[in-house]
Amino acid sequence: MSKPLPRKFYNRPTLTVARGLLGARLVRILDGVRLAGIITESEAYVGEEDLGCHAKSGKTKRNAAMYGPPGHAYVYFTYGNHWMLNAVTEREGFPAAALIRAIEPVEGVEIILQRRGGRDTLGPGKLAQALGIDGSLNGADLCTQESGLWIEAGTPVPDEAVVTGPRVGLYTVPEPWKSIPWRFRTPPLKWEGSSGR
DNA sequence: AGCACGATGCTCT
DNA sequence: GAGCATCGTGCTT
Repeated sequence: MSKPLPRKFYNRPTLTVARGLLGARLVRILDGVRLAGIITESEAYVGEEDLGCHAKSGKTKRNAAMYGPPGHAYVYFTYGNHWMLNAVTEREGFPAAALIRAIEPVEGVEIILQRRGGRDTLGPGKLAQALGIDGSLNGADLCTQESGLWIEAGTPVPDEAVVTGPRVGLYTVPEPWKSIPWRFRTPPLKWEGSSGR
């Protein structure tokens, strides 16, 4: 069983971290049970200049965690029902984070599926619900095991297996931020054909 | 298999 | 009081 990724992993450019999270293992201890999934999709949100980033209007109570030290969780609520999990990146004082958008369950799969009512975990709100992640974990340290939430090294993903594209859901964000390819994913194993997601 | 739309509540202006 | 870094349902092809 391996250890949480060190803080220096997160203290790097956000694009590097978001790319590096692919293939890593997101671990959650819920009711004493270990649940885990391989990260298959992430996005980068980088600084106040990035008009797609929550920090675009400066520091607020909501986005404060992004201004904190790297390697902590930034968890926020949106659309009335959904919690989003981000890993804070870069140096303290610079607001940036990598949004974890999707996992492929590998440990505690039955519990995860049960929590999801048999539905998939592709999508940031879905994976948060599957792993019992909510606002109480905002600011949690991902570099220790105390909070019951951390990320471990996994199987490296080669560059040719990584697909990039524009970030999802930024309907009202101006260009170039709307289309900049800061989304990273490893396509599901069943990629072609009809029974994907 | 794809699109449209309503739900739902918290945060910021 | 508006605007969401979304999801699930229900209706259309």
